[in-house]
Amino acid sequence: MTVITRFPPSPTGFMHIGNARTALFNYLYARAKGGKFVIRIEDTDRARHSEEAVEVIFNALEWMGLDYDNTPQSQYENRARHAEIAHALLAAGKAYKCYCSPEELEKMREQSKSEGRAVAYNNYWRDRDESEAPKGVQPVIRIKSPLEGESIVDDVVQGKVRVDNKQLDDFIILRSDGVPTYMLAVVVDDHDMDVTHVIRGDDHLNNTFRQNVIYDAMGWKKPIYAHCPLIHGADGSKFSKRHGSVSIEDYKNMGFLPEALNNYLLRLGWGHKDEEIIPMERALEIFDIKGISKAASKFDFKKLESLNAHYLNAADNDRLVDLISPFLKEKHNIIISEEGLTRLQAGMDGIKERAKTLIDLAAESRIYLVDAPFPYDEGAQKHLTPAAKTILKEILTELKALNDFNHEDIEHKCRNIAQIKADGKLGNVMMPFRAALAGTDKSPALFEAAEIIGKPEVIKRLEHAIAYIGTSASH
RNA sequence: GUCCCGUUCGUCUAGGGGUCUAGGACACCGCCCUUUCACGGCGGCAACACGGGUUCAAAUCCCGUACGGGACGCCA
Repeated sequence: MTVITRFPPSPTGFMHIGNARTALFNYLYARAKGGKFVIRIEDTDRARHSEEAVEVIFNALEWMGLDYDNTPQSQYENRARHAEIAHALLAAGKAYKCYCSPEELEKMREQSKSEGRAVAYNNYWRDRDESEAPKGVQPVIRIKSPLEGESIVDDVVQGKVRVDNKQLDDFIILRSDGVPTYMLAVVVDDHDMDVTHVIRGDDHLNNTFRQNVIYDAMGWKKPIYAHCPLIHGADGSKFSKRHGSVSIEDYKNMGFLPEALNNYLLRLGWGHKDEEIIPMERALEIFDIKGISKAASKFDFKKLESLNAHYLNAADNDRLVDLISPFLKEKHNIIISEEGLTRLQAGMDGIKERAKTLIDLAAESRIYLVDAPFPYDEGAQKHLTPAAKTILKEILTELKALNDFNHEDIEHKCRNIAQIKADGKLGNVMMPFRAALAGTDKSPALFEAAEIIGKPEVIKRLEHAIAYIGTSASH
């Protein structure tokens, strides 16, 4: 049997992190088993549908690197097929027309709730003759659910889950305007697409019992179900917008790498022994539904960050240059020049191991991209004191004298200055030097950085820092 | 309210009757390294929700309680 999994997002305008994880699990399972991974857009709700919202989904999938096998289907396009099944069920006496108005249904809901009953609809039209139908009312079609006994869903993650059939109502499969409901559409589409495994959030577990009513009525083979626990926010409830960033786009914009997010999502609610760093290639080898845990998990930003730091460090330098360009432009108004690019490539190893996100990386890379004069931030200003001015002048003189501008000689000079002019404390030399070169008090290893920046520009930056202290010393 | 599901360090998890004085990772706290921050190295803190069973033996199996979550739409 060829495994076929599917990802059926509804176009909400963003890719929720929980949906992304579901997509990941489906993708991995299909690929790990040599099967197929297919996409279906659940767009039967026309009021909410928009092309842009669909785009967002595909962009997210592409960014995550989840490729799929079929031409993505539109559920809405299949509505004629869904309606056909609804009418077949009607003709077979397994479904019936219901003429109740929304107001009547609302009343029933209130009443059943007050009586402590599970099911809202009271099966009013289940055995009623159509001759009693009110004039001018377009009916919905409801399916007949079993009245007695119990139903069982044998779930790969949840185990055997049973429910009393009294909990199941005669739910609507075709709306009064002839548009199929989600419940009908998923079943028909999953069947038509030969889906073998349904891996989804456990907020669908209860729906499964209803969907199975349709499978049974049609005599269709049911797929294997795997209901994964949801991702929660820090407060323990379903991860939603009020918890902060929930969409894939948000994480991309915060400077996370797709491989880091994938690894994090994979480990959230799934585990394999002690393994933490699990790139996709590895995931393909070891992923199995059996590793999915039954309990919901909370999203931990710090852990994501640490994973991101790992993948950032492992990433190719040219790729990183490309990835930080948009951040440099947006946040620092920097366009990488040819000279800057050369320096950045030389210095990338030194900064990527320090960064947690692409935003960090972009900020750190500025030391290689800016030309003096540039402003000094608060941290830099603390070190650009009158006392530091003497030191900087000394550095300037010594470095100017260097013919071969390499980091060993630069270090040698700085250590000398520390001995003679700064009570032997290298920090007293380095911090002003750092402020002068970086414009801030944080930077990669300075001797190497200075070598990469090159003598002319280092001299220029030192001169500007000295001039800056001259003008700001009075206040 | 009704039904369903869950509960191992702060967080993600390993564990599937004895090898558990419960392992790893992130976070946190020390120390070392050191030119800031970070990285790295070493060490530390810290959990089987509770109560009953079953068993020679339970984190692991069963029941109950508590707490948490989810579902109850002509949304998906």
